[in-house]
Amino acid sequence: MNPIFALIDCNSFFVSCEKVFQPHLEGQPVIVLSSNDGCAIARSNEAKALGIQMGAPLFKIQNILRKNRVKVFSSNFSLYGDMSARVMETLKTFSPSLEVYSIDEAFLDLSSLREEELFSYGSQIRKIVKLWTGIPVSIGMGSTKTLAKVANHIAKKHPFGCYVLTKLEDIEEVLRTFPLQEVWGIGRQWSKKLSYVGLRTAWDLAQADIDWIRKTFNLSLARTALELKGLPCSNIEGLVSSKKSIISSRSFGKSVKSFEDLQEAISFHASKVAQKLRQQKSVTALLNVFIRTNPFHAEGAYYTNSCIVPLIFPSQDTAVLIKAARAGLEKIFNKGLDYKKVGVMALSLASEDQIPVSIFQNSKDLLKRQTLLKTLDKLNGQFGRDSLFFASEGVHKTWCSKVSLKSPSFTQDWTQLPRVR
DNA sequence: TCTGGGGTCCTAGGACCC
DNA sequence: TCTGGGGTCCTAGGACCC
Repeated sequence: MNPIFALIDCNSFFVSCEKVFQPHLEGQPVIVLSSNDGCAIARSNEAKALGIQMGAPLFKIQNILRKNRVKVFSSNFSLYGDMSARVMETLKTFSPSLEVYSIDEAFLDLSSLREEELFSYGSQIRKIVKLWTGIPVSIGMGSTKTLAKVANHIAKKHPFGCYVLTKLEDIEEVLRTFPLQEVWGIGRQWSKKLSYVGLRTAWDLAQADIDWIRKTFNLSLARTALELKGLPCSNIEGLVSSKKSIISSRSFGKSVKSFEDLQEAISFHASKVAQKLRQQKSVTALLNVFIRTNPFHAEGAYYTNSCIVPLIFPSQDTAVLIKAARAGLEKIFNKGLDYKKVGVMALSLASEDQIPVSIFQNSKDLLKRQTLLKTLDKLNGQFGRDSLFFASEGVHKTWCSKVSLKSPSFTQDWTQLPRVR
């Protein structure tokens, strides 16, 4: 039985999510902005056709937006997360083996199908996903994940939205004109290096000697080359592995000078990190607190600094993390600068039940804290996040990011359900 | 004026151990 | 006085992904 991987990728995912609840957007140029309304991170086909690039800063494309009446949205990540879950649930019905690769992509194992069945099965998946969730997807299939990714590129431009890349002659034809930079795992820097030694297309890499690649470059690239040859080096990873590090960070809407505001923001991020730790049942032993000024500003030197704060006992307690993060901030804060971004990172994670209780900790107190935090999470789950928070996170949060054009919480708030007239 | 956030993996080099 | 090889662990930094 030959392995067959399918890569299902949602088309212009964030934009498609907005369209599901606002059907009048169909056929119009639409973009979704990154947080802080910084740049375009999702574009409808109509917006792409206007020349709006992925990651284009908002202020550079204002003219195009105005002239063409492009509909612009701030990102609404809780909506996208919800829609993503619906798509993944639907995909599960098509194969017992599903790997959720990102918010808008998943691999399916379709090895049990006969080659001649693949295309119609793919078309069926597209149809059902669209019917059940409203989200359009493209599907690429190949004997390795990397080839499935290549096939997906083609599917995106294909009228049927599904492309099967399994025949040897098709693979050669496609790879011969497929730029290396588009290959999964090879970015700008690598493709530049590879072009120095004469490798420019995916076919070039697939033909190269594996040992030479391994010795001259590295193992990852050798794996990619093998996958392009049709030899799988990676399988479907069904289990959701827990994160090895957790970050919360955000740019400020306006730059921030005051230590007190930074303290609030750092506390806010520490609290978010603690919440995520509890969600995946982990504890952290090490925090990294970082702050920086605006790297794009010409005047004033760019300042960025970070500080590692070890915790005495591994923890997932909001109060413990806030205290540690604030201590870190004190060490790296430089008075008089305009800060643009801060964040907190949790490293050295471990499972919460792997941690022995230290003899220096009072187990009664620990239990009390756990109950308190559980209650906090429960209430926030019930009444919406940030219904209940630590005072040190700040009440007014004047340093908050800009979010001016967010769509309603269609799927999370009864009062914001879409109305049908 | 205005440029995202959250991850993973790999490698090199240093410290330390036997 | 001189001399070795192999291993682990940690960290920083680079590159990549969506």
